[in-house]
Amino acid sequence: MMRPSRMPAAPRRILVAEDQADIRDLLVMNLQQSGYAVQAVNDGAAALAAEAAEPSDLLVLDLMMPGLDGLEVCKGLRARERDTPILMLTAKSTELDRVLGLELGADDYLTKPFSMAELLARVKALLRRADMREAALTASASERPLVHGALQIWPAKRSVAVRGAAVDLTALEFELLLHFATHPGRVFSRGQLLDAVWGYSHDGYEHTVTTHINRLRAKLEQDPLRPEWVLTVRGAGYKFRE
Amino acid sequence: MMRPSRMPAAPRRILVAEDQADIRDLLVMNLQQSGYAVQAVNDGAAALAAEAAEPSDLLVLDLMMPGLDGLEVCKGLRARERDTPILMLTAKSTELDRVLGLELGADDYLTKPFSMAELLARVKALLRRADMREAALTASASERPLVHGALQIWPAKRSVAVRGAAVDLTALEFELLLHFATHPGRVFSRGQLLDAVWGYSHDGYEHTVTTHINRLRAKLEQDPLRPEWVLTVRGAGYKFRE
DNA sequence: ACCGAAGATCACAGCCAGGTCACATCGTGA
DNA sequence: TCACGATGTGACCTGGCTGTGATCTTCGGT
Repeated sequence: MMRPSRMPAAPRRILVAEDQADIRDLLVMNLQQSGYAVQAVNDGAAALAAEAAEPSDLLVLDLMMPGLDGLEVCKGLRARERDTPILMLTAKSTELDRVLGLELGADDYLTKPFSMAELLARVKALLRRADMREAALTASASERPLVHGALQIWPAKRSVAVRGAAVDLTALEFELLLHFATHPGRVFSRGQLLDAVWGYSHDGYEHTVTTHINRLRAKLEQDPLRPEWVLTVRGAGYKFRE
Repeated sequence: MMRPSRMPAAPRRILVAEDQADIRDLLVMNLQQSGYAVQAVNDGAAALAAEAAEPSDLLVLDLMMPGLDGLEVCKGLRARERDTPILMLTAKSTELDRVLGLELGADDYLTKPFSMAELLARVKALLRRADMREAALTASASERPLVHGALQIWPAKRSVAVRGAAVDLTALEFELLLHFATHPGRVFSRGQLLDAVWGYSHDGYEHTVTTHINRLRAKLEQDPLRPEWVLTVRGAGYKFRE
């Protein structure tokens, strides 16, 4: 159905966390001018607090900030199961590998100095992507299974089938599988999986993850030595087949 | 989880170019009723002018118009590097081959007479396709590979491809490559690489770096004697091609 | 062309990440 | 209370990665 076009549009909320006042002001000004509702803070702790108080639609985070830096905020936010898009600002390309390598959940990045046009374009793209993903999730997709080859997963029913045969998974196994299946191809370390599936406050041995991966494999895979879906990435963690 | 978005952007803009007033009015009315922001002109020159002034999200063009016809508009638009989706209207099936044969960049066509339902469906499909294409182009950093010539690196997936073929790297090899690829052109001594990739506290022989560089080259380079990406800087260390 | 030094290559052994299994513990429902 | 399944932890095993030594090759200077 076509969307109602006359509804007054509530502006998208953007939170900016940047300790350098000049850059912060520039960001705020330009984003406001583009029609966004902008809130600005100057450190990571304030960013997390602001998000807790009222969530935004997108975050622009400086990587280098006093106290909690951008990556910490990223991590804290993802631990709260929030997948608000995050645009990370890095001062030098030398910091780039921290964003790309650690993969703590930033959706995009810009290295300073950057043009405002570039930033606005990235912001727009991230918001649009988030919209599309959400539309995909809400539009009756909850009843349709996630399908990966001969594996079917019904998130709403919390049921799983392999080659048409129902597989009985425990709560943890299902959460683990769902997390993988909704992020195919992406590598997760054991620590990230503990955060994502067990919960950020959980403190346990990473070896526990290994055990549950194996239990999951034992139920899913025809040949657990040559897994079809949950793949080992030696030295890094696990990933779901694309 | 992401909360429901409140507003899916501004209404999509559609430009209609059609010289027959009755058909034009019918198109405008129906499209507006479906929630689009519609602008109408009655010849090709006006269409190009309107697009130059403010680009639309989709064009509905009559093939046969006085002055510039639909194909000319198509051509003019594509010449300006614009890939706005175009729905072409043709009066007779005999004109159809002009659209199909000349391949001037119309994305879809309808032969008159057509039903409004059909037109609206096509419009919707075209806009959707354009969205998908744009979403694909503006993929987030975590899904976008680092590209250096025929070498692609997906940090989040920890996967690498050379000339389209996947290359299987070990954990260290990948970290090493990623470090290089995020700092192209910069020369690193073996000691610096030990610090950056192995970790500051690591104490080992610098010769170890040499070995791993070679293993990496053996997997990446077509001719390891004349490496394309990981280059030796004699007396200094290694660098990644810019 | 020769020589020394830097780098490339190769082989191999130790070690560690991951797989596997067993068992303890916890929570829940009969 | 007991039984049972789910989950966490420990111990052991295995294969492949990784580090190191030895040797060969290439490069640059004389």
